Amino acid sequence: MEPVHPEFVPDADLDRDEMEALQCDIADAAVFEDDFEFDPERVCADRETGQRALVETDSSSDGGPVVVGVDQAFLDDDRAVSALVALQDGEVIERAHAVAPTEIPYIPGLLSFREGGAILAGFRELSVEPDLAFFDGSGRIHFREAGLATHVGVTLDLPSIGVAKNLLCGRPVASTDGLSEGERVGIEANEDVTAADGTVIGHAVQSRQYDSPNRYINPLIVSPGHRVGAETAGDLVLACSAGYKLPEPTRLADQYADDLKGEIAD
DNA sequence: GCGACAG
DNA sequence: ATCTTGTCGC
Repeated sequence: MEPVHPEFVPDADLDRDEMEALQCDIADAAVFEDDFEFDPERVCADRETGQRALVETDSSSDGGPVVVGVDQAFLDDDRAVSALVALQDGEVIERAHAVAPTEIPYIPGLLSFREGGAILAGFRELSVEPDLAFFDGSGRIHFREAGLATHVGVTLDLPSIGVAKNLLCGRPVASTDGLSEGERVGIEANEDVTAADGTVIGHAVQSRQYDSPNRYINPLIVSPGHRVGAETAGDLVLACSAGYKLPEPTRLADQYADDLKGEIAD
């Protein structure tokens, strides 16, 4: 698929100020509430739950929503590999990838300008029309409410969700320690975020947890990218989780990215 | 100057 | 993100 908003395509040649200004425009264009056509109840992690959903909804003629997981790996020479894995009813239906140079270094808050090019190139290679995308990083949980998931989601006008392993900014409304599987804690805007103080911009989501041992798994940091509300974003991530910390689309994209890195290793 | 920060 | 063996625990 191609960008719907060419003016938002990340340009690594911009000044820092210009990048930040573009992010503000993107945040204005972003929709942080549910605004999609697919049935969220039909988004699933694996074939088993997928088949169950098919039976329960009795809508087996058409396929469920197509969810694509996106991740990147880096080559030793300033090039990034984007890996996309598309799933439908819990099964992989397509994989796509692209390689692109990383023009700038990693700068907290400007991640999309480093990895966005490779990601959009990857989407260009994807032939199926996705209903939803999971990105590795933040969406609305960002200084200017325009993290990687929001930037790419708005540019493609594709419903998207940011799935990060660490918190970039904002403040948890309660302790995020000791959460049980399936639980979540809101992340609200503070002085570091452009949103009004107290606005819930995402959640710490416990997608997986050990039963009781003295071992512990940290929660995922989930936030709306585009056309998905904070609560629904958490619901969808949990719906796509299948016994691993990362939701299936993201986990498989991670794997695919690693494979590609090894194969392309010129 | 100090602190803080996705991948 | 990336460099990497063993190791703890179910």
